[in-house]
Amino acid sequence: MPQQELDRQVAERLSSEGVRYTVGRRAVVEALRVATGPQSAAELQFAMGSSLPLSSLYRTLMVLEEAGVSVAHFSTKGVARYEMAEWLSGHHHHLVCIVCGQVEDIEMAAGQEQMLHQMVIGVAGGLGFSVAGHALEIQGQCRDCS
Amino acid sequence: MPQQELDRQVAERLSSEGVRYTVGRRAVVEALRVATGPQSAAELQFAMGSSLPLSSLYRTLMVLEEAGVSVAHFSTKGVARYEMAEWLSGHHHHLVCIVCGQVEDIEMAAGQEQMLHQMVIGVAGGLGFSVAGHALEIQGQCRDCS
DNA sequence: TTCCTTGCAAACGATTTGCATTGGA
DNA sequence: TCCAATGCAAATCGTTTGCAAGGAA
Repeated sequence: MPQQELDRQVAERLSSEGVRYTVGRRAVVEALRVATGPQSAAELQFAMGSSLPLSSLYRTLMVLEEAGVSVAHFSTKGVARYEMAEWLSGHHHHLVCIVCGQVEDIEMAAGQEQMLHQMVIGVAGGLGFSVAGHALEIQGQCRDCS
Repeated sequence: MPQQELDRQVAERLSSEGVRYTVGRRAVVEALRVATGPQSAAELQFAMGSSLPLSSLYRTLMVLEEAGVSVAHFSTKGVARYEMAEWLSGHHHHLVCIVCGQVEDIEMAAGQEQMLHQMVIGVAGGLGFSVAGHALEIQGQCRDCS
């Protein structure tokens, strides 16, 4: 999604939550937008020039998450990683490097995604488990670490 | 895998690592064996009667992981969850309850697993990413939380 | 003025580590 | 005897929170 459009959507969401879309929050949203995969708080802070204090950053991430703008992932040891919610970034999965820990977004062809979804429904349905979503994590070594 | 056989395998692995298979470590392995999904350190400690100090438990889990006997997962916010490695427990995936955080093991039919594997190889191969494994996490509400 | 937002410092909670003690081969 | 294993307490690290100051409506 282009910056302008995304910004508008986020502004609307935050407004409907009764919170402001401040300069600091815009900076975090922009950092999330340009990222090629979920980012840790430290990585986001660095990407923004280390200006925003971590406490403010975490608070912003919490506000964004409550507004449904961002989501947190915990696949990597100990550190949370944040990214735009899928209604803003599109549905995708993750390549996780087992050497350096970097996480990269990856999209699957619609047909495959469809198949995967059927699989998920089929396997969970019989267990009284109501499916809300799925996440496929592919583990291996990234180009740099091979 | 039956307890006896698993115990033998673990004993062999630890022995080849030059570490002992002590009473405390056996207790942790047994707690992991009977679990129906990855357990947090606190859950394991409770399952074992709260006798083993957390520091020892964490050290044991580290030893087991280094020996390839157990693995750690971080899908839930803040807490690590541990389970037997797949060569001991069999390949499986996880149902994660987005309400209570509980994680349950789930196995897929061989055919579906095969399909999934092909999907993974296909999607990651073109990116210079060498695949070591995959993990499908199904998010939703468990029977108790629906 | 009235809240929302921010920054700093302190608090928290899960996990790790230092160190002295215990225990198995 | 000797070194791995253990328990306790203290340290670490990512994340959260209390509180007073700053800012927009």
